[in-house]
Amino acid sequence: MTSVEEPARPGERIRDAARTRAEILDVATREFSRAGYDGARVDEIAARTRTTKRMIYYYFGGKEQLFTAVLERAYGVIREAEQQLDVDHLDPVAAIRRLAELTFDHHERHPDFIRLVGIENIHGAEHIAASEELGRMGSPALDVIRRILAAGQESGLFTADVDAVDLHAMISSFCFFRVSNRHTFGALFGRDLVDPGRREHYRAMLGDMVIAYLTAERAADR
Amino acid sequence: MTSVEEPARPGERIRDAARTRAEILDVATREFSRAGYDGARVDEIAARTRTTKRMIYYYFGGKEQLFTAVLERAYGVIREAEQQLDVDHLDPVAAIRRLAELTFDHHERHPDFIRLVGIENIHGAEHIAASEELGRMGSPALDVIRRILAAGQESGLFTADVDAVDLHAMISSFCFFRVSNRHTFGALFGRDLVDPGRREHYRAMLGDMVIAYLTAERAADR
DNA sequence: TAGCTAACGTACTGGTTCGTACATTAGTGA
DNA sequence: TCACTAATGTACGAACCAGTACGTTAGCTA
Repeated sequence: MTSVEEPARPGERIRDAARTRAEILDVATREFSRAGYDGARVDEIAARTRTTKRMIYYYFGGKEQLFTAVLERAYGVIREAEQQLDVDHLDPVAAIRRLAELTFDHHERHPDFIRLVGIENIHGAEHIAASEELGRMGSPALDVIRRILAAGQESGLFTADVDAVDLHAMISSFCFFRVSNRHTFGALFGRDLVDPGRREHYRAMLGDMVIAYLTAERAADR
Repeated sequence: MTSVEEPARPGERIRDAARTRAEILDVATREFSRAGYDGARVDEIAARTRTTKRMIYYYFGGKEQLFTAVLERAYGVIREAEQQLDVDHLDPVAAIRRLAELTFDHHERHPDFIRLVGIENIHGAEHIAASEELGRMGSPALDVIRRILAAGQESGLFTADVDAVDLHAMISSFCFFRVSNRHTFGALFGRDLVDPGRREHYRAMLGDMVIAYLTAERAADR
């Protein structure tokens, strides 16, 4: 709780639909990611906003739709980051490493997003299913991976028999787990996966792993 | 809901503390993993049991402690599976693959466990921290990994500079993500990571990935 | 077989929480 | 400047839900 909280200066009570809506989304993101869907309290979200609970229902309709809106925005952010990705000038190995690092960095910077996705999975992705926006929004990362993979496989550099979706799963799993399972992993094995001092180590480890997998000589080791 | 539910035959109303306790744990595991901690209903757990809500409080004390007991049992199961692991007669490469496959299989067979761990992470692992049992119970898998890693590194087979905890994180992340993020991943990318038809593919992919990482020639590719 | 206790059941309560009915005001277009 | 609508605030209700007070019975032991 920030000690300096605006004591509702009457002069500043200006109507601004966009700002109110955005502020609700900000606070809701924090509250949902803090406590989970059922643990989150609509009253608590309202209290941390400069507006009232009435507005949440006015703009979003209900708790369920609010959560969906929060998810939509969170996914929008990562999609935007992925669209910035420009690796076509790099060789396949460097390009894949760059892509993995971008994924790594985004997960690191957005623990709230990770938690929201975890929560959504507990609820069977029903909000994603209910959202038109999330349904039709593709994944720029996937397109990038597809191009890199094609180049790498054509040149013979990449020997692994994977497609873009599976490679994306491989990269995401490491980045996601490191953040999502930080607490149980730390409690059970005594190692903080998100310790800043180990950040570079894990970032390099991810790249090494993916590249080793893609470029390994496939022997009869099965 | 199973249609054939025992209509409380009065003759069978026998007292059996152990059975009652175990039944509560079974049902609670399902309910918590279905709905999350706050989404789970104590009344619902009681209703699906042959006993009443009163007994939950009699045996466990409260919802919080019940969840902790559920977690303790779930972690106990995986620890037991890991203890069965006997790979000392295998060469390091085969041993690592076997270990990865066992981890893979356990995650596949226990989606409830995965969900519980996800839920516990949303709550900052506070129940693990509150549990003596979970605190002092180590990880047999870690010991195994340590031995294999030492052997592989000594023989020069393994070139990667990892320790057992990090390698365990790498293996777990893939196995965990595949189950935990099944729903969002499926909804967004149209691929079911737990499709039985792709099971062998992913199992092999995990082993290939880990072994490629461990045995790669470390060039100046950074 | 009497009595004692662990095991079990019923019915209720107090607080919480999502959602809404009703009232009000800022800003905009005619 | 007047009226109309989008935006906002207040107060409340109804359902839900964790937890408990109180009462009962099975089965063991002396």
